[in-house]
Amino acid sequence: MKKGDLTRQAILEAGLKMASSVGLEDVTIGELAKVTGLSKSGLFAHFQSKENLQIEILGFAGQVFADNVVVPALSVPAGVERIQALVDNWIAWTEQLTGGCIFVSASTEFSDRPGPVRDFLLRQQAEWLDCLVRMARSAIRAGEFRTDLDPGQFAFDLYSLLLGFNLYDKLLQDSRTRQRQQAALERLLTTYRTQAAGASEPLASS
Amino acid sequence: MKKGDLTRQAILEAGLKMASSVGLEDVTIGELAKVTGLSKSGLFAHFQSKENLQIEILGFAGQVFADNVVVPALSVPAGVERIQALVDNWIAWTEQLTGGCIFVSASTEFSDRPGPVRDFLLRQQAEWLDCLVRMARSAIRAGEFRTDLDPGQFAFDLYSLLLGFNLYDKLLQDSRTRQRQQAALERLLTTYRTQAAGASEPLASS
DNA sequence: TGACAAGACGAACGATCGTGCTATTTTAGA
DNA sequence: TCTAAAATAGCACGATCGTTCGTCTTGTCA
Repeated sequence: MKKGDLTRQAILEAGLKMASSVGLEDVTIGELAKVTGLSKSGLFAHFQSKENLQIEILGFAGQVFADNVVVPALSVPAGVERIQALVDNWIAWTEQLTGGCIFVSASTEFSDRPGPVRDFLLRQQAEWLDCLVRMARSAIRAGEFRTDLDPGQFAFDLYSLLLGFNLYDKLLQDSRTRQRQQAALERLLTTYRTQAAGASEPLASS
Repeated sequence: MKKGDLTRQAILEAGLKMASSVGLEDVTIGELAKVTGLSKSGLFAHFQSKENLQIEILGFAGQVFADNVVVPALSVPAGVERIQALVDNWIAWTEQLTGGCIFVSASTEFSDRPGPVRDFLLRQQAEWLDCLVRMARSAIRAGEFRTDLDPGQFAFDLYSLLLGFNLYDKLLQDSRTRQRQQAALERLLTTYRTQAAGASEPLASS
């Protein structure tokens, strides 16, 4: 790897961290230069605009996300087990980022900010949801999920759950968050599982 | 009402709108002055710092939220019906704000920004979650929810669902979002309802 | 109606924003 | 090792950031 690509990598790593903490829009070139030990103009030369920098941070995040969350889950047998692995990986991913999942924060940040950054993010989120849909489909094929469920609905339900975890964990710092999330996941899996007879059993109570 | 309070109200209204769109941190005093037709210094004099402005915007939002979301739901009989009303009101609340619910965006924005703004927001969110907990308790008392459920878990489940709606609706603009949210809510209510026998029926399919 | 308070304004501050240039240093291949 | 190219630094720009101050206009009430 050439020298330039190396510093570029370092910039994006620091940028991802910063974006998670203060938001993608408030990642400042000056601050990022300070952190990476570069000059403002030296850093700027790597990207040609702040917009490009933001997009590349998202792209870098997507790569890390794929490597650490999605791909490892795919080596687990399809079905409930794989879904549990995906959720566990997702949680580990958010907990390594001080400000929570960057895709979640960027999604709320850019929900009303038209432009190429939003467009890029939207494609990434569509891809992620499609990944969840495929998880549901493979669970059906594996005979663990009911054949009459809507995979798109499953994606909505599962992602909602993760969004809840993200907020509870990062803002409220409630110690029971992990249990709450797991209870919600089990309720989700129970209603979607074949032989839904056991649906009335595993309700958490305190 | 005195003149000052009137313009103050107008500022906060515009500030809420702007905060929903671009985020609470990126509400700029200059821009807000332009929108309200005031001078920068004239506007600034109403609050003594940007931090105060942010907190007052949150406070104003909380007041609107209480008036339009919580209070009307309380005039509906306790139980499932009231919860449905609360959800409907919440959705109407987010749809009148171009960038989605300000508490959701502020929560992600300030998850790693310590200070009085975050502290204030945290109290508001705790209050909101407590409201959800009380909803669950009153549904139990009304005999519509199982007595062995954890109200805190219910709050997590319900808020997660709303967070999912917020993201789908504002970012992805998926036309099926409303149906997805309603299906998820019905799944939630079904598993928490007394006589959970019907738990295997109302699964959405496409 | 006159006096006093409250509200709004204009100008300016130091700092930082993103973004151009040009020069200098560092790296990679012949 | 020499050289062309790539990487980084330095400096400056116009704009905008939050904030302060002194002045003027407007509203309120005796």
